[in-house]
Amino acid sequence: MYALVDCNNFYVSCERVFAPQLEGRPVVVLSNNDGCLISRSQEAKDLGLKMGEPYHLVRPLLEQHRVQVFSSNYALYGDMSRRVVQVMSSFTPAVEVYSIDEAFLDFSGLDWITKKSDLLTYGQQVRNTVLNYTGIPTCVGIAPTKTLAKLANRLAPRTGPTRTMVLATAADWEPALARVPVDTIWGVGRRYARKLTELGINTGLELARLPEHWLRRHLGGVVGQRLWRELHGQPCLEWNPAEWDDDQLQPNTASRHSVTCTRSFGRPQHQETVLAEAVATFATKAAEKLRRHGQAAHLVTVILGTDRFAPAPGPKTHTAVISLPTSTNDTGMLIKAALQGLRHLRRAGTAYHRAGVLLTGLEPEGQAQLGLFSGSAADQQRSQQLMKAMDGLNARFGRQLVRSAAMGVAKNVDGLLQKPVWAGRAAHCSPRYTTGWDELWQVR
DNA sequence: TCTGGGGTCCTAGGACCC
DNA sequence: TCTGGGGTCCTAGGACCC
Repeated sequence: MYALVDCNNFYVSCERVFAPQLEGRPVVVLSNNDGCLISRSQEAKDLGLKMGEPYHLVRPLLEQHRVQVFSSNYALYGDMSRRVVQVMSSFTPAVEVYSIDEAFLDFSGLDWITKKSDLLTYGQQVRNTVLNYTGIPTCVGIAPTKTLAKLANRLAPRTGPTRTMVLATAADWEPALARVPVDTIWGVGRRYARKLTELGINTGLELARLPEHWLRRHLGGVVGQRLWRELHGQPCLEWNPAEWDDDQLQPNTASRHSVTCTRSFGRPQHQETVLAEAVATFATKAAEKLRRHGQAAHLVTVILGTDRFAPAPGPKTHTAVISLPTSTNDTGMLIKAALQGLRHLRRAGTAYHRAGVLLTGLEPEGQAQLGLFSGSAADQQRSQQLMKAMDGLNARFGRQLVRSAAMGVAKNVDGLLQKPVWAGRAAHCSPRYTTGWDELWQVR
């Protein structure tokens, strides 16, 4: 049995933990660059505000109803997420963090749980403990597969103390599937939903009753086949390929395959120096991520994006791939490659709305072969020590205290670091209550 | 002029998720 | 004027090799 624990409206919940007066009031959190709505309190949903709606379109409505608006504060949300996971880990050692606000708990090792009512009680305990220790409300859905656990979570009561739903047998989940539109099923997105409704398949149960081979044929090959099995209570999102050797139903991937850092600019940029500083900054952040995961990259892709919403035809993103002579996670080498890609890519006079750096061809660090172009073993060791020192200082004294010159000079105005000219908008950001020394929550 | 088959690697694109 | 970012997986098709 799996439990899916979902922190509903997680970003709003994080803001409310430190601003309890916002309880019961409409609150929204905006995406990067204050672009669109990515988290809404129930009160905000009740006003008709939709997920992903552009901020500039709903601004009058927000002001009219005095909706509290926040720019996104990932330092805060990431830290709160870590605390929530920590609490959940006390209920089972098998916690799979699925996203910043969701985790699957595997209950199969807990053999004292025998009855459906035990599952319900245990799920409620998870919810109550997370709430008491972190202030973050959650809903819990429990079922034999991840896909059905998602469904159970969705159908869990949104109010009251319980907020847990168990779908233990087909007698539980079939009526549940019959109640939900097909596009609420995990794995059925916009395109598939349209395809299905055109064929008269409107509910989850109608989808589940189609033959397995139909899903394989029409819903993305093995992806559709897995979905069918999951809807019939057969867990297969973590199949071991050895057990299914008649078919390749499970790719065997242990670690991530790419790392990216991309941002929209506050306003379009065309100057080479500005773009270079932005790209160097993204390369730096991506390199840090790489080192945190103990990985190194072979390929650096630079991304420049023009206006995504421009009516003119043609591609809106342009990429250049730089192949490294050896895999690395050295910030300096990655910046150098990224800037080389930028020079290839940039067209003078074009205004770019966003840029980014994508690192692929990943492998565990320390596996680089010494070769003609890769420098000596001593060089590599020196680089690793330098990166370690830099990460240590930045972790201790704040991000980017130690930085590459290519990122540009941080201008110091009245003791405050000035934002780079390409920085996105973030007009409504709350303090980093839990992670910034100078922004800690104050109790008066 | 006729001209196989299998394997691998890479890329682009489409679909999905949060 | 203003529309996020970071991932995943799968498939098809081309290049290349033997």
